[in-house]
Amino acid sequence: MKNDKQKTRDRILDAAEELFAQKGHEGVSVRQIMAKAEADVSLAYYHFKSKRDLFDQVMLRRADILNDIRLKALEAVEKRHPADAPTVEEIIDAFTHPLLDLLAREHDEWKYYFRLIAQVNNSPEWGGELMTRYFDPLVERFVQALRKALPDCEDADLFWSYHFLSGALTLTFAETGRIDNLSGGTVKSSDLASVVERMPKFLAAGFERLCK
Amino acid sequence: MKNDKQKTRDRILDAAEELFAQKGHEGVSVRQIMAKAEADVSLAYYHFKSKRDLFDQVMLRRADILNDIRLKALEAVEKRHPADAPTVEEIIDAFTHPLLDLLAREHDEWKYYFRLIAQVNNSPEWGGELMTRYFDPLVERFVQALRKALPDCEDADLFWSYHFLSGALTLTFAETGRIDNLSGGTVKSSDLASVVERMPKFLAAGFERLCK
DNA sequence: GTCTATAGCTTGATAGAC
DNA sequence: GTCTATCAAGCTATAGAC
Repeated sequence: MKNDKQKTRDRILDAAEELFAQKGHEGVSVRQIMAKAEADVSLAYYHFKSKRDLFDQVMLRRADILNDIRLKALEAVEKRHPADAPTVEEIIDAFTHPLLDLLAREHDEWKYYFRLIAQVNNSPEWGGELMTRYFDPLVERFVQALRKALPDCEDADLFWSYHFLSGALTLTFAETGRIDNLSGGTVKSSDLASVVERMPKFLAAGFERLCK
Repeated sequence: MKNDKQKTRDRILDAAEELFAQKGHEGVSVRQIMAKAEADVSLAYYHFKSKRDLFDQVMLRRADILNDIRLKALEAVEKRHPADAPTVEEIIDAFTHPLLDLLAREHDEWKYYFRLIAQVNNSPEWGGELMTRYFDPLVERFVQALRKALPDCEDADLFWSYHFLSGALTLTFAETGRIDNLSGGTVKSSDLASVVERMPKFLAAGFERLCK
């Protein structure tokens, strides 16, 4: 039935997401994915054109949802400022906080996706193309808002600032555990609530210093 | 002769470094590496125990050099401040500027290494363990210096701030080209001189805002 | 939609001559 | 130190029965 088809397809996507996030696109075989999905190998090629197509669908599946939530968060902030512009910190919070909310509400569904994004963003092979395709239309909207909040900021400063934000954000949601080791346990990379509270403050200060 | 042995070994390491940086550990075969190194496949296993051992040696080869240069840069800054503590911006500059200097002096030798580090740092599989092993002894030294510059800063704020720094820095040196697309060409990810001038200012502002 | 079976190729790694 | 030859395993992908 149609329902079963959808279920199998989703199970494949779930399994692929988790394994791709852990080992990268080339680090995982279709066989491993289908073993985790508890389905036959050939079904991968019934539901998807190729391994690469499966990878793209994993990336795509949650991108639209995420873009939508972030856009709504930005619009909500702008609505609270009908006369003036929102602050830099408020805008960055609208960009980062939705990720935490998704994790809080549907942890296992989003955890691996964010790890995957971190790897893609930092890969010379995928980073430029895929991140641009899936996320940059929304990012341009946020850059516009930031430009309004920092009217005297030069474009080069603005874009480099966003670039720093992007690096900090994706590493944070990669949850590699490195900071746990470095801090001797005082900080936990899984404690995303405590970092999402700090990130907008940290990054807003950077934007403001660079843009004046 | 001994000289030739060294040369072959280095050629293998060079080829491996470039390919690992582009496609990741699992994205490259030993055969591809040896083809680029213009040597026989079996020589990989004469010089290295396994593919994984080759990967580790690639990571290790430049880590010591880099740690040494960064330490010297930090000591030079501290020497300029015999009475007081260096500023946060000066300390961060000592951490980031050496990477740019290495690229300026020996571009092709370091370019791929930095891309590799970016991927390793953001990988759940390697990030926690490898970065800790190769770099954290030096990073602890820098965190000490930062703590002295920000005596009222709580440890959690200090470590999260370093974490943001780490994400921004590694993404920058990954040179994925994403920011080129996003900015419509006004910013180039290969123009590292312009970013190294901005990064310490941006990040220092973040540390200072978070730590008071 | 799901299965079996398999083609055709590449992989990491080694044995052994020179 | 460098070569040829090869193994056993795993890989992506497809054909065809049901």
